Amino acid sequence: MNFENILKNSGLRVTQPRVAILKFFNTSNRSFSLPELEEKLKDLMDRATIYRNLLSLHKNGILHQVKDSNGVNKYIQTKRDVAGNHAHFICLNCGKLECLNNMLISTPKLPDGYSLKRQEYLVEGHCQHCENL
Amino acid sequence: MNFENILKNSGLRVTQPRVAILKFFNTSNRSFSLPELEEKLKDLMDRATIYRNLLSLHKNGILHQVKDSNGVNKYIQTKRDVAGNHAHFICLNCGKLECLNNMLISTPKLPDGYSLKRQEYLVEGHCQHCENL
DNA sequence: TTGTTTTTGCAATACGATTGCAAAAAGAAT
DNA sequence: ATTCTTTTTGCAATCGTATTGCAAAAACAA
Repeated sequence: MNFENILKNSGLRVTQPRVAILKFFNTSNRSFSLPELEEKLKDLMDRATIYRNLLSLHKNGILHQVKDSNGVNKYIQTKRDVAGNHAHFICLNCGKLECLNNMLISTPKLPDGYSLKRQEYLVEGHCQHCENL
Repeated sequence: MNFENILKNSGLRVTQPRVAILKFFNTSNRSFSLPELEEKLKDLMDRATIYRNLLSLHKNGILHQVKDSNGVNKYIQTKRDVAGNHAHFICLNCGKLECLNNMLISTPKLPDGYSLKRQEYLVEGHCQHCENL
């Protein structure tokens, strides 16, 4: 599936910026924050364009969004083989983001009368590569 | 234990702002962000004073700090009966923050060679009171 | 090719977090 | 009580990420 079809399938128009963003994520296997993407893509498009496209790509399930421990949003390509609630690992050094598929999160047991809206289990540390530097 | 002794036991000087902050948290059982505290305490002290005291009170274990899903830090009195890694619940409506003692977090199993630095399990929803509004 | 809708670029702004620095306050020493 | 030293405070400025209004440009449908 090419980038154009990915966008069309989500009902998004095929624009240069969008294709460039998809292409960028496709050639990288780590996560990026908006400021990082600004730096990488500043010659191709405006910050607001990146920002709004990250939103729409995320809303359409094309990008995965996770907040790191500084509260900064990190984006990465959604892997198709990941489903359900799972924990996320972010490397504090290189920004690598991994879905910890072996850590499926069970529905938390809340006190009586409480309702659950969302949950996020974030794990931070160093990935193998950065641990051995 | 009075506020003065709490501070002295941590090696912190007893200042008007600190006592006022402790008193404020003591009369409330929910969490507050820095902006919320600014609003509540603006007649008593400066924003920077609140900010720096939240840091030191947190560093000394007197306040508990948790980021909500917007990446905003929330502070609440540390409960003495809570230990170890546990999940946190934040009410999206009233800001109530609870430590979910029944959800102890086991050490995550990371891929080989990975190191663990910190983890945070955040659960958001509505508490009983707000669910019934 | 024209008309309609969405998207982009630019600039401005929101908002929480954070800091430098001089004055004030706290605590120790006398 | 007074002086000295260290910590804390208040004020104002700044940082960093996120977010928005609006007119021009691009995408798509007719």
